[in-house]
Amino acid sequence: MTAMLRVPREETSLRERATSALRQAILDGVFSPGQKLSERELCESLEVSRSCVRESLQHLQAEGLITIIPHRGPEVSTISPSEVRDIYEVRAHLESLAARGFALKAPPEQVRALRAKLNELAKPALAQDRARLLQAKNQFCEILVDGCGNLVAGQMLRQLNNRVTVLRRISMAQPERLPYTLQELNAIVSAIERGDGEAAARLSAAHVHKAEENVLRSMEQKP
Amino acid sequence: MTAMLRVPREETSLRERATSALRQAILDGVFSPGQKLSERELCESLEVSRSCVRESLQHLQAEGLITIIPHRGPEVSTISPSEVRDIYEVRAHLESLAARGFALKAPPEQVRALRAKLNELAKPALAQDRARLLQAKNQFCEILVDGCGNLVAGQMLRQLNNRVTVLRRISMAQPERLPYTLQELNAIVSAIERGDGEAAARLSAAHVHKAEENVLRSMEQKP
DNA sequence: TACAATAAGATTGTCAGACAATCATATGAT
DNA sequence: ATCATATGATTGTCTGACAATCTTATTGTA
Repeated sequence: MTAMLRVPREETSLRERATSALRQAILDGVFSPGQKLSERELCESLEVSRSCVRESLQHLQAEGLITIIPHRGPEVSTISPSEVRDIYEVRAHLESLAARGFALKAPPEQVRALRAKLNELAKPALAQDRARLLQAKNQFCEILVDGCGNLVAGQMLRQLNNRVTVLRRISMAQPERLPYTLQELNAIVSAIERGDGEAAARLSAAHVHKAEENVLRSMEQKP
Repeated sequence: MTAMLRVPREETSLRERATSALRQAILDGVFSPGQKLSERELCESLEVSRSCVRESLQHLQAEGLITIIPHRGPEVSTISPSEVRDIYEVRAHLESLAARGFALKAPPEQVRALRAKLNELAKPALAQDRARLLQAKNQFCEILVDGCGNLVAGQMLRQLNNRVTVLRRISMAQPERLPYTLQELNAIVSAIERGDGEAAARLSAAHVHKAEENVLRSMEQKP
């Protein structure tokens, strides 16, 4: 009976840590889209054996972050404009599902956390530091997804977000867009605060579509 | 220049075939939810080495079909009622996205194929054979997902569908529901045929929610 | 008998090394 | 310069190994 009290085992296998490290490296832009990842090099930088690396690669391929070409090896997945459209269409629907769920079900303390993170995003200091801005924006999404009450949607959103993060590093360079983004996010949080699920959903979808246009436009410039 | 004519290489690696075989075995109910999968046994039945099996397992875990417990090995994922609700909520949204896309973008021949598959489903002979009925229903979904014009949504729907297929084998045993199902599907196809995307979307969401209630109800009976 | 502690056995996690099949690159011939 | 070939590197797969951990059987005790 005491088993129910047992702390969930924090131990992570070496492979799990290798997978996380590699995933993070890709998200951090250590490798750029299309870049080839040789097994030998990965073994050396991660300091694990080839079996470990290959198992990790399988996992990341299933997540869509890398593509393994037979007899050529793994590379960071590239995303075509049409794929971007597909991803953002799905994101729009899931993100509005999440926003609705958050508005209706998240406890007040999480709503406050969301507002706090938005205030942090609005700090002028962040407007310059692109990396930290991106990080803060991801944390905002993280809070929203955590509190939306749907773990499956959360995991999918995280995965989709990861897939486009690779792109955003290249393309996102429109600082003049930031004020509008903040205004959109503010509208969403306000809707959430007054418990208006439908408005939150609608505004989220609109926000995602704006982001999509943004990414597509800068993809045309830098192909 | 002739490279553009080259047939996409059909060759599949041994690992890929092993992954597919194992996935199919799980979907076919060869292993039941919660059942432990020992590496040694998998090596023997798949007739591949341990490295191969372990790589396959990583892939299937990322798909959510199996769960690997540290130092205890992989087992077929079980699904809690709350997870079922999450999955079906996401499915409702994605399926309606797919139906809308199909109604607006699918070529006439695919619309005809969808109608044909529905007619096949309605054949009285199928009402008895549960396995073939399930297969035909999956093929119906497959056509819809293929023609919806959104590959990302398609892949996610396939994955979600796989995750609940495991359950359906256990729970789906309400033949009296079939006529209603057929009626719902017919309404969806009709909406698609007249190009009414919004109706198709709405009807799809409703249909998925019906299916959810169905699954949840039979989960209560057989826990 | 029931139960706790221990020991034996089996399984997983990780590594190293091997080798054939395939790809990439450099070399040479026309 | 272009094509063909040969060389080298990389991937795909297998085997065997061993420590860490889990499971099961055994034993001892209340």
